[in-house]
Amino acid sequence: MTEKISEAELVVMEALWETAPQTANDVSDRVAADRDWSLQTVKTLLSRLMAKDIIAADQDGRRFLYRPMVARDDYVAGESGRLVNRLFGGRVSPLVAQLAQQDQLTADDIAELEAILKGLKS
Amino acid sequence: MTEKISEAELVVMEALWETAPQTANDVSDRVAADRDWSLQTVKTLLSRLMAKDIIAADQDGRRFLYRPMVARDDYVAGESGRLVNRLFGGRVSPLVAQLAQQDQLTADDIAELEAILKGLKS
DNA sequence: GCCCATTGACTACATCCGTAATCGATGCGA
DNA sequence: TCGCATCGATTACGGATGTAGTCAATGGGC
Repeated sequence: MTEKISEAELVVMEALWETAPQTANDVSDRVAADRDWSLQTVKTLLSRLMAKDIIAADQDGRRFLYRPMVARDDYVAGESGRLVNRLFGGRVSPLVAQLAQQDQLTADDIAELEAILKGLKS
Repeated sequence: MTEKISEAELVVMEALWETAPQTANDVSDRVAADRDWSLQTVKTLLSRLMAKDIIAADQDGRRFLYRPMVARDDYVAGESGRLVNRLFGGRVSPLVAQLAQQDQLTADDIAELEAILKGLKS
């Protein structure tokens, strides 16, 4: 069971999931679009992610190339499942109902959901 | 914009959402099913929730009766929306696709989802 | 009227999190 | 070869969180 990824760490993970491997500087540059962090901050987050075995690093000369050890899909699956369990008693439909009520469902979403359901019934 | 509810605080909130108002003792008893907390711990959590204006208390003799100020639906809506935004770029269908892939969709869910979609298309 | 049980308030303290400065090693340019 | 820029590692520090002990007030039983 993978360790918890904090909010700030997740921003770093997104950068690494987008492209890997990357140096600390690469990550810092990429993250700069979202957050106004110093390079040091990004390095600390990378260290913590390493300590949690969520990413790994390969030496390249005197720097490191960082890469995720956890697939984004796996993480997303875990978080989604956790939410559904925590707040909806494990049932998915109340979640969708909830989102529908918030008008979070686009026309595209609706079409895709229908396709998903059709696929499941076969 | 409501303040953040921590994991432990959420357990207390669930108890209060289930029945309200309740005394600290009531909440503690109810929470005992899930967590092995001392009464003091529950009281601290109640205090913090009060400080965040997430619950309120009415005096009843020398004790307080606590009640939620935030509806469960509102909280759940916020969390669901946040998840969808953070992990799925605001799109709902990839979330459902994800859950479907994890076999988290029961037959009932599928039927209910179809009903929801049907309702939306009208 | 007095003591005790109960209650909320205050305090405590370790850990995690966000954010960063500083340190020590090291390779590159002059 | 020597200083500087660069890199990761270590340390820092305030705020949030999880968990709980202790204190002061107070109301009820005797």
